[in-house]
Parts: sequence; structure tokens; C-alpha cells
Amino acid sequence: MPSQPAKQDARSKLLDAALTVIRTKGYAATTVDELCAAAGVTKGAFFHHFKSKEALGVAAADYWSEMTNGLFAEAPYHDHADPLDRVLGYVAFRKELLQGGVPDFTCLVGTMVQETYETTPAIRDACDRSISSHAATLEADIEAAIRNRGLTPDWTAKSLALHTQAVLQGAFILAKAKGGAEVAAESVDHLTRYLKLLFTQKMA
Amino acid sequence: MPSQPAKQDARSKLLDAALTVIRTKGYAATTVDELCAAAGVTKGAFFHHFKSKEALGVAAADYWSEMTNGLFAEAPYHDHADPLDRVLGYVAFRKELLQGGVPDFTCLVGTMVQETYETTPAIRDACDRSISSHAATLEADIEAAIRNRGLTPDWTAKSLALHTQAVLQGAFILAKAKGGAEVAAESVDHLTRYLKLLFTQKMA
DNA sequence: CAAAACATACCAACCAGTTGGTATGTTGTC
DNA sequence: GACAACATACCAACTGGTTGGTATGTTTTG
Repeated sequence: MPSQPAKQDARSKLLDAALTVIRTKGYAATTVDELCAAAGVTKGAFFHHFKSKEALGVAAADYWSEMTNGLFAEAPYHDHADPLDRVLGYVAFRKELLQGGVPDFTCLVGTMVQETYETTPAIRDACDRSISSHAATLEADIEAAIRNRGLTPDWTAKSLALHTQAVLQGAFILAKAKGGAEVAAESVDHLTRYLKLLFTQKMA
Repeated sequence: MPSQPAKQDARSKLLDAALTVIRTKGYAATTVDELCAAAGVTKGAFFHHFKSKEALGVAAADYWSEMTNGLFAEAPYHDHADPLDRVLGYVAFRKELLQGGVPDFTCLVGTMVQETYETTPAIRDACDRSISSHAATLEADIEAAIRNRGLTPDWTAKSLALHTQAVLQGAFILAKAKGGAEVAAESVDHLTRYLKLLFTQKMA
């Protein structure tokens, strides 16, 4: 009966707070005190669960992976019989997620890796794991779509899967610069158009 | 006779230092003291030329625009007679720029806007100006290529120009996550492929 | 009751920004 | 063209608030 938000322990509350605060202000500008205030816990609780701010960053990236894994695993686009439809369905699903404020639909690990890639290897690696493992879930469908269409492309399923992530991450940056989702949605439309062209082209 | 680097004043040295330091560590993690040390000037000089760290951020974004404007204005891809070749030449040029360490080829304003979009409007706007004005330089060639090929697309030249920037910005994020330019280059290859398909398609 | 889960109080280092000052032009005036 | 009046460029030392982290409690739970 009792819902989650009330019964959460300090660790979960801190991780949830980290997702929203870091996505809004970035990792470096987010202070431990701020995280504690947003989570409604004290600093003692913070350092009981995380040995440092950096450790929280790594845990937040892992937590982000868990959350998104669940979200995408349950998304309806997997139901399509045609693997290309699953890939296109994935991208359409990503477009549907572009709702609410910019901090709500942008990517935690994309934000964090920008700030930490040179200075904090542990966080960079956690962000890389998150992005790369998510891209890998697309790779199988792309591979199946290639076989299904009998293509022999000069690109790999892996590089295309990563390209979809590049487009999305770049779309988030434009959304942040312009203060809205519209520009991101248009970039996702271009990605969809590319995928359709790739798999339906009548090449010379 | 005397070369530039020795004769620079404190302001220019600080702006040059800002480009490298902020691209490496991010805006929030970069301290004023660090900037001064990298520029070889004192804090007094810093606050003489910039009224705050935020003001330096804005100035750095404007300085970045100047630098990149010059670089792209003089690039050889403008010489192509065919507008589509100019667009493809631009993307090829961007791929050529993916040399050296990750902090050397990534984008200052893409990095800064991620951290400041919600908290520091002045910097966000400066970054937006930089990205959008750069994209606008592409728009004319795209428009000309559309007319040249007699296309009536369901997308706009502006959205495609912004999409190229999204791909590049996203490619930088992947490069940061993976610690190298290779993944970015592959994404740029996908962008080139998309452009060629868009303009040479035999649609059903 | 023992250990895990939290809270309170505190600290040393750090940070953006200030202060008061010097050195070197530039400008106006007779 | 000499000299006062002012402006610009820069510097070293300092400050007050903030930050990540710690030391030491108290409370809850199995």
C-alpha cells in the first residue's frame, strides 16, 4: 500500500536527488549540501552511504543505467516483428520522451561525462558503460534489420547504434542552448529519415 | 617582426587559457586562480578585465565564435562550385579537425552550455549565439543545394544545418566517454552518408 | 546488544571577489 | 612642449563565505 517516495532510505533519496540536481546544474556545480537538502537527509547520511562526492557520481551513473534499462526494456517498440520497425520504434520512443522541462528529458551521463572525462576517470568510465551498454541493446535489432533486408553495408551495426546516441546527446545540447525540446525533436526526425533511407535506399 | 604570443595582453592570455582549461575541466570546475596561473597573470588582472567569472564565460564564448568563424571562413571547402559539395566539404573538414587530444578538438560552447543552461542565462545565450550563427553559415549552402537538385523536401535547410551541429556535439560526447576521436569520426561518416542519401535519393 | 543507519557539530582548504596600491600611458591646458 | 589631471593595466595580499570531508554522537533494526 505505501508508495515508494515516503519509504525510501537515504541512499535512494540521495540518488534520486542526484538525477535531478546534476541534470539541472551539472556535476561540478552540484554541492554535497545541496544534494542532502534536496534528498531531505543530512551530511552524515551522505558520507555513510558514499565515501566521496566522486563515489556518488559513479553510483548515480549506475543508478541511471538501471532506471533507463527498465524504462526501455518495458517500452512497447520491442513488440514489432520487423527488426527495422523495432529500431524506428526505439527512435520514435526517444522522441516521445522529449516532454517537460529540459532537465527532465536530458541525459545524466551525457552531462556528467562532459565535465569529468579528463579529471575523474571513474565517473567517465561509469558514463561510458551506461551509454555503450544502452547502445548495445540497439545493436542486435540493427544487425537483424541488416540481415532481414539483405544489406551488405559499409558501416557496422555498432557504429550506427552509437550514432543514434550521438544524435540524441547532441540534440540535448541544442535543446539546452535553445531552451526547449523542439530543436531536439527535429534532429530526431532527421535521424529517423536517415534510418529509413539507409534501409530502403535504391542505391546507384 | 615580434610574434603574437609574447606580446599578448592579459585579457587575450586569459581568453586563450580559458579555451583550453574550460574545454579540459569544464566551466564550473575551472577556478579563477587556475585560469590566472595558466595565463601567467594575477587575479587583479583578471578582475580588471572581467567583472566576474561569469563575464569571462560570456567573453570566452564570444572569443570562441571569433576564432571558429575565422577558421571556417578560410577553409577550402567554400571553393566548390556545387553547393552540395560545399556542404559535404564542410563535414569532411569537421572530420579532419578531429585530431590530437579530446580537449583539443571538442567544442567550448557545447561544453559550457551543458553546465550553465539553467543556472547562467548569459552564458547559455552566448553559447546559443555561437552555435546558431555557425549553423547559419551552412544554411545558405544547404538551401542552394536543395534548389540546385530541384528537391521539395519535408525538412528545412535550417533544421538540417542544426542537425549537423547536433551530430558533431553528440560525437564529442561519445569521444569524451570513450577517450578518443575514432567514435566521433564514425558518427561524422554517418552524417556524410545521410547528406548524400538526402540529396541523391531515388525515393519510392 | 551489536551493528547499521542516520544526525550534529565542526574543520581545514579553497574559492570568487575586494582592497589598496604601482607603473605606464593619454589628454587637456597654458 | 611642459606639466597637471586623469585613465588604463596590472599586481600582491587579504577576506568572508563555501566546500568536501570528518569526528562524534544518537537512533533504529535485526
